[in-house]
Amino acid sequence: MRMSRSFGKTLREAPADAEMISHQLLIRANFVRPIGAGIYVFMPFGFRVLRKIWDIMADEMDAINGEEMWMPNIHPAALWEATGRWDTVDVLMKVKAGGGREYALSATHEEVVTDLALREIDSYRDLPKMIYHISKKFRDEPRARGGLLRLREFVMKDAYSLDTSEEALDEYYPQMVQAYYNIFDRCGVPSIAINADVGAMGGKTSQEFVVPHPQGEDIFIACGSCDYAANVEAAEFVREGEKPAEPAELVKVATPDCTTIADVAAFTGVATSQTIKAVFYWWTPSGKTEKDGRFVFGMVRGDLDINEVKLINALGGGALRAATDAEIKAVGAVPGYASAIGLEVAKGLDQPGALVVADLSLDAGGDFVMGANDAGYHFTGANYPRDFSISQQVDIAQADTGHQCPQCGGRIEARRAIEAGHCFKLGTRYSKATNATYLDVNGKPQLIYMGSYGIGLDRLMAIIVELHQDDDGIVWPDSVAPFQVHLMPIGKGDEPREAAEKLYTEMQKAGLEVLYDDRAASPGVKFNDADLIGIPWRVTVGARGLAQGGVEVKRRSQQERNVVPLDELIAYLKAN
RNA sequence: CGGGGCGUAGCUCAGCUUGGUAGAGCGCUCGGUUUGGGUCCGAGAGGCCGUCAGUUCAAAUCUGGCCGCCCCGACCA
Repeated sequence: MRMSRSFGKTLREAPADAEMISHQLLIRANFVRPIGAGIYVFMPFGFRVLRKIWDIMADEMDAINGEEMWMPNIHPAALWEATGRWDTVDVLMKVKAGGGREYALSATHEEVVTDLALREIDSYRDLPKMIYHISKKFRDEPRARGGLLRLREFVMKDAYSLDTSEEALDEYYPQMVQAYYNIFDRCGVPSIAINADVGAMGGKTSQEFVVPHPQGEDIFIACGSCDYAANVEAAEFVREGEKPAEPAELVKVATPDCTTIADVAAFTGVATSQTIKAVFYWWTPSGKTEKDGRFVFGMVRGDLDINEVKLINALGGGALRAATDAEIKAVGAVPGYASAIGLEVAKGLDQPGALVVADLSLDAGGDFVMGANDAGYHFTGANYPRDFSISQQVDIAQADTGHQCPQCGGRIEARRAIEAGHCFKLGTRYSKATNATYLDVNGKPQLIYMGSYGIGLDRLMAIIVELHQDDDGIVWPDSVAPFQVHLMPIGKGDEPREAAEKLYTEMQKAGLEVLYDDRAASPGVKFNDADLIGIPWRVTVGARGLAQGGVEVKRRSQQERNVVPLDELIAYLKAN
């Protein structure tokens, strides 16, 4: 490509509101342009990178018996109603056409694939299958952010596997996971597969592929001694601590102005791990309105925090918000001095009374200090189940740095990361909703087992830049670089330009992808643009090199410069 | 949706406190100069100051609404 003919130009300064390095560089180097919050144009260079990533993904998907397709982006409402997600997926963008027909913009394609399965899969002989496509996704994100990290319209590779049974799915799944590792490796992005929450996708289990990054939106837990890794929303850990052999007596003590765990612990002279923290929520079960919601009393050992996603999962889905003081008082608790002691506690999720969901940490310790439901007072020596009851005891505490690994007993660490991909074992979540079945060897209908596997291409491009850049600009890995060679004549006189023109033609004939900076710009401008754009090879044609019968060749990632004879240049580039 | 910040030339920003002719750098055009790391000199083009309303003789500047953008949080397939 001749730079003089290429659309758009590089910028000396990035827009002030671009915070992430990838965001700044991709805009400055003319790869993308924003046209709204979370809505970007891929400029020619950016689109070339996108297609490189596309090819890598298609290659890896094809290698595990995938077939590429092309699915629509407007979906009849009926498809989403059939799976029950028309009303529950709140990022779903909807459009109304003439005559009142309603459509969903493609937030994902499970609905389309399930519908296809319904039409095309008849018998066990038609299985297994894996289909995928790379296309636009639309999500009404409450908050787009981080440049290309979180978009309202983006490009995703999503693959769908169809199998006869859970065992068959379990058998295929690792191939997909391996393909994902391959994709990220080939893009120069080291990724880690971690156990994750399934969220609105539903299904049994899921694994997230994350890339550790200080500005990532995810927090995941990794063990320092073994391979245990999980998203905090799914991470388990060992609650360390023992119940006392001889439980103390329950004693009510005055604790004036002690409304926080830190205050109470300091005042009563115990560690925070010997206190019990109460957190109050208003829970709206999915499919219901807030009015029909219910008060939830979360209980966790004082040194731990409640992870709300774990709590929601324990409740069976829905949404949580902080409860108001009025709601807290309505169940008989006193804000700041609340506990389950003395409350009418529900005996189960569907039983009347205060719904108290306690963490496993209740059993890792005792003689707790906890609220007396009387302003200015706490109990000491509180023990479960002697002194209070609960509705349900489950894992709702957030794993954090320093906790004990559930797998090997080592110490775990919390790290920030960007979610780069996600693999879901959907099981029969969608086939059951739509009755997507096949006939088995006995002629009996059986539900199809599905898996769904996604990677955002735009986001991956941003991650690549986050990981491959320096003070001067982007340093593209060879595999995804928009061009292989950046050719630039510099200096005065006709010689460099004539030599460069000749090389440009020869390189193209040889099958090299070349960006040819044929602009009449000063050397400084060209060098700086070359560094900013970040193409792997830079070939400088100037009087200095021509005097030695060659041109200067430099890798973007290295400092070393070599003069290579003109007639050896193409062979040299191809060999390296 | 809550908290914070910001909307002035294509980009980065000044001007607003204290109302009175709209500015700089970069980019762009033209002429010259320079030609191995964003040359230098000169001359130009380019803005209903986000929008609507209000206050005022007079609003980029003061007040209010709305819209948009960014950051933190909530949320997140």
